[in-house]
Amino acid sequence: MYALVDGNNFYVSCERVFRPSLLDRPVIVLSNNDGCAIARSNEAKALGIAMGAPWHLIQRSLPDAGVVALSANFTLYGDMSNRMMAIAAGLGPGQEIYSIDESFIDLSAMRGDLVARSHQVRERILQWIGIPCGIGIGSTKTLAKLANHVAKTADRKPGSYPMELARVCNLSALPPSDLDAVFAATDLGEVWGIGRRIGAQLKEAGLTSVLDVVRLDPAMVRGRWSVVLERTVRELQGQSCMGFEDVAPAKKEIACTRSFGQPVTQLKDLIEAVSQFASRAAEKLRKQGSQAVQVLAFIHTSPFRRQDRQYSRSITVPLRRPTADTALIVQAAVMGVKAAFKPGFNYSKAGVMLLDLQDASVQQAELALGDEAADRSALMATLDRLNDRYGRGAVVLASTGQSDGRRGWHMKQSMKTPEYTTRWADVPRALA
DNA sequence: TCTGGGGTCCTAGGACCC
DNA sequence: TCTGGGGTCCTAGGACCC
Repeated sequence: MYALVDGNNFYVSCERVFRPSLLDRPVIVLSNNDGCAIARSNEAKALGIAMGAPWHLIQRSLPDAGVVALSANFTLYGDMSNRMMAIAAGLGPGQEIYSIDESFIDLSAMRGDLVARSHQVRERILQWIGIPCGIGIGSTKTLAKLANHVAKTADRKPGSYPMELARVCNLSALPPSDLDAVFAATDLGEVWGIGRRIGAQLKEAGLTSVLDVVRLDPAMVRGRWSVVLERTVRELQGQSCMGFEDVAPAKKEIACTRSFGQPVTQLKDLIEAVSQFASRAAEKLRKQGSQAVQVLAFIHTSPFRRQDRQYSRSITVPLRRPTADTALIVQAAVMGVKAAFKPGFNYSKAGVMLLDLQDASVQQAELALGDEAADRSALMATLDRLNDRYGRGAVVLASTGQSDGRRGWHMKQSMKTPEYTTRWADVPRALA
């Protein structure tokens, strides 16, 4: 048995904790560069603002709706997430943190009234952290996800489901006929693992609701679609096919990519950007105790600028030996971007990916490795400690440039809120 | 003017081997 | 007329997730 604890409209809810004036208003949080909506309050959803809708189009189509847009403040969301996860973990013996706002809880050893207990945890998260959550319970992860959808939708849209399923919904406690009614009332596109493409194919085959999908024969699904969809069908039928990942497995690749605030034409700016992305990626790499074998650097123009000639290129640079050394990784990334660069284009985005990651403790040593390597890993550890303590960017490689935040390639974030919980200067003050 | 970032898994097809 | 069988590894691309 699993529970899925999921923060409602998470980024918006984080902002509202520190700005109560945003309650009851249409609020959206924008992607980097203030590009498109990546979180929406219920009021914003009610206005018809779609996930991923470009901000400039929203402004044009809803000039008088009073929509409040905020630049993404991932530092704040990350910290709020940690706090929420710590409380959610109290629901059961095991927790799998699935995303910034969702965690699965293993309930298999739990006795007693799971729904009452879930309501308590939900209330605690709301009171202590200020984030409203929905909790779904089911015998498989896919059913727990579906239950979570029901819990949130019943709360948001009265009449969509029985009210007693609002906020906390335990699908495994429903009698079969009620469960079928819930399945029948839910569009198959809501199922975890059924996306736009497969959803359209299923509908073309005459299916519409979750109930239609639950009644499919898994073997037929495997033949006609894929083993992936077969697993989803089995999970909906109550057969667990997905493991519970108590400890997060190490990442197999690590990326740092950004769109630019404005078009970039000069190689030296691209080198500066890619150096910074490579440094950041190397930091993440060391944090999970891995080393990279290859570094990929890419640059491309904006497909949205139809008037521009388009160009896109990525170069993969092998490293001499697996490493997590910022200097070597930056060097490889710069080599890649130099090889990829062609003058005369308006570049809109660049990025660095670290590939073929392996555990740093498994080393293919070489003769005459020397003291230098040991010194460098100590240097990297010191670099990480300094940046951890004094803030990202406190100590950087010279090739990342004298970033004053006003360079052409930096992103736009014109509506960013303070880092309320992680910077002393930003801590809100309560007036007596 | 203005359209995000970071991942995972699966499959098909090509190259290559004996 | 008739052109094997079985396997691995790699890569690109598609689909999904938040």
